[in-house]
Amino acid sequence: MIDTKGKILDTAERLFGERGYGATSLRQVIAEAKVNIAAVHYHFGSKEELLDALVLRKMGPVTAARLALLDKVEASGKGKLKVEDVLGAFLLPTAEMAERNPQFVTLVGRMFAEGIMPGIFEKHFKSSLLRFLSALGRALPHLPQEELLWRVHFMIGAMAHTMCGSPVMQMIGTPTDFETRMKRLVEFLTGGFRAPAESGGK
Amino acid sequence: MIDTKGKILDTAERLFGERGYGATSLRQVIAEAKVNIAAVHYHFGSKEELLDALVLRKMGPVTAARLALLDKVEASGKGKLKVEDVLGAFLLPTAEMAERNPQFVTLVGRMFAEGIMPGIFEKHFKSSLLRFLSALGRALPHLPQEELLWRVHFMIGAMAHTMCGSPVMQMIGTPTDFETRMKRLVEFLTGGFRAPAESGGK
DNA sequence: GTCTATACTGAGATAGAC
DNA sequence: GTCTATCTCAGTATAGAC
Repeated sequence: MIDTKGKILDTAERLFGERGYGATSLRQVIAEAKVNIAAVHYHFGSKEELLDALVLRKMGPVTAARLALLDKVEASGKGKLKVEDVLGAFLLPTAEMAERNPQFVTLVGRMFAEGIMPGIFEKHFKSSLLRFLSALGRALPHLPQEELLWRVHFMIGAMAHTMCGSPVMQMIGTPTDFETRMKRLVEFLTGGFRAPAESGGK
Repeated sequence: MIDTKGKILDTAERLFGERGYGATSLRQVIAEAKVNIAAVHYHFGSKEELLDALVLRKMGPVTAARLALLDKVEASGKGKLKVEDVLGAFLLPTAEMAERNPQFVTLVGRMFAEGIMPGIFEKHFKSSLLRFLSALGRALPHLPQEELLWRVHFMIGAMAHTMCGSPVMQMIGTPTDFETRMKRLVEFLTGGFRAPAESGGK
């Protein structure tokens, strides 16, 4: 068969998103993709590297959209960056992905939450995150760097948990659409980033 | 051997905490505990139920401390609940556990993040969370219920991510002690909960 | 270069002897 | 209560066919 590699990627993306990475076996993937088990290791090397290839393919556009939005925000403000605009540039592009590919959003959220692979973070998320860190620092010049870092850390946690499902979400009756969810998150985080910092006074 | 069950519990708690639940095999546990593999299934039924027994044993005191603190906050304020006090009652008791048993904190954080088991959430976390939800509602009477639920959801994500390690934490140079970390989180979340709610207007 | 068949190790689970 | 033996199913590795 010609496009073995593509079939593995498509099927794995769907199944990892639906059931989670850990809960999906390569044998389930190859059964649905109708390829041989050894093809996975020939094309990708391992289950983890298959995940890496998946993330590479889908995160690229999201990262690009994030950075483009950030550029726009930085250009229009004339040196006066607003926290909510920076946060929006970071969080809202995931909503577009969520419409076309909801399982992938779940997968990404779960990856951050599970802390699955430091390597994947390093390769596909770190550099863009650093740009947002810098922008947030300019939007909140009074905030000590260490405090800022911790708040970004809190943000990642809230974002990841919101992207994937969770038992707490079951308690929320109305199934809010993803974009509204992200807007609520931006409001919440804006309040958090603007909060006075006392504990870390040093 | 007499205390097979206790030896399994102790060893599993240590290994699950150090390496994570998924990454620890029952065979590693029984090797260190020096018991037979079948004993695990005799006493607990499955790996998941072993985790459940573990959480039951250690979360009990934390939940009790949380609720006691909440009682105190509710009693002292005379009907004027402050958000930061309610959040503190929820988050600070984990710091005490973290001192004596840091791996267990990591494990709990990871459980929330991974969404490992809805059943465990239901049994060991839900009822106390509902009490805090009610207290937060009274501290923020103007906030629509749905908005409150989402904000609690964001809080859980930030908390879980902060309890377990994460690649983002590596970027933060200073290894902040757990209590300071939780105090920072309370400040951040207080700002978030107090933020004006616009998107969910309906 | 691609893919298949097959085998290896280690996981969780279970039946049944003691 | 405990242990042996065994089952099924993971992820992985390799030899060799096209």
